[in-house]
Amino acid sequence: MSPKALSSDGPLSPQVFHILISLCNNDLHGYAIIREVADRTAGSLTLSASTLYGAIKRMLRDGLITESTERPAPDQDDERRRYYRITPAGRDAVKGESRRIADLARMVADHGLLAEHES
Amino acid sequence: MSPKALSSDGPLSPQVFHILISLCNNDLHGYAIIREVADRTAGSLTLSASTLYGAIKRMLRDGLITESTERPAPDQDDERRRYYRITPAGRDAVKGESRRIADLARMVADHGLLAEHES
DNA sequence: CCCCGTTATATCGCGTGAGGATATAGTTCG
DNA sequence: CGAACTATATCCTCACGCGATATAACGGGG
Repeated sequence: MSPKALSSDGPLSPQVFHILISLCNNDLHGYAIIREVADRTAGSLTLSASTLYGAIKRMLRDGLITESTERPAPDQDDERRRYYRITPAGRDAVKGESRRIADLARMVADHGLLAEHES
Repeated sequence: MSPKALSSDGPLSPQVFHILISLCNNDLHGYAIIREVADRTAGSLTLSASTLYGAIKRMLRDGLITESTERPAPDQDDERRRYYRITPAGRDAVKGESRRIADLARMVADHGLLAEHES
């Protein structure tokens, strides 16, 4: 069988999952992540500062993200900002969680748990 | 004031979600819930005793389940067992979580987060 | 009949993590 | 100048998952 010890990591919290997704296409700094997530989820997930920076610390520790040294053009930079970049391990984690969600969604459909009689 | 914060309850933990699903069609006792969940998830979620009974206590407190007085036929009963039944609020919670998962699955699909290039 | 593994419920304590409150400081704009 | 916004960081508390442990009834084999 497959030696898939890799993606056997447990499920990601919604917070970590959304942070990783926000970094899939661009490096972002913390405050921008908060805005991006709130925007993409239409406000249903509003990360508080402590949640974000706590999560970032753990994600750095676990190798899901790294701090990026690349800075934007100096005329539109802000020295306070710290940019983060998703790692290959981070992308694997996103894939694993996406798979988990897809499987779960299939189970939900199979069991008819969604109200098919809308208001 | 808000008339009522209907299903604005936060997301369910996988543990609570799966326990509620196991009670959707039948009243079950704790030990049976553990086996049902492990079975349905093909072993990917194996509730420990402390997790189960801790969760049950909270779910009773929050009105997601009630203890059922109905017993099975006395010849196939076991006095030690305590049976639990899902409440309307519990079903609402399942629906809400199912919706959340379906939305998430759609977002996953839209963003192409599932590897379409296997191996 | 007794032993033992399984069934069944329950509690304790630890570690992790989410989030409110708070601190600090630079930036922008009236 | 000062208020609001941007930006990062830490403290503290609470909730929860889970290993460890306790207790006890059940059922079958020796």
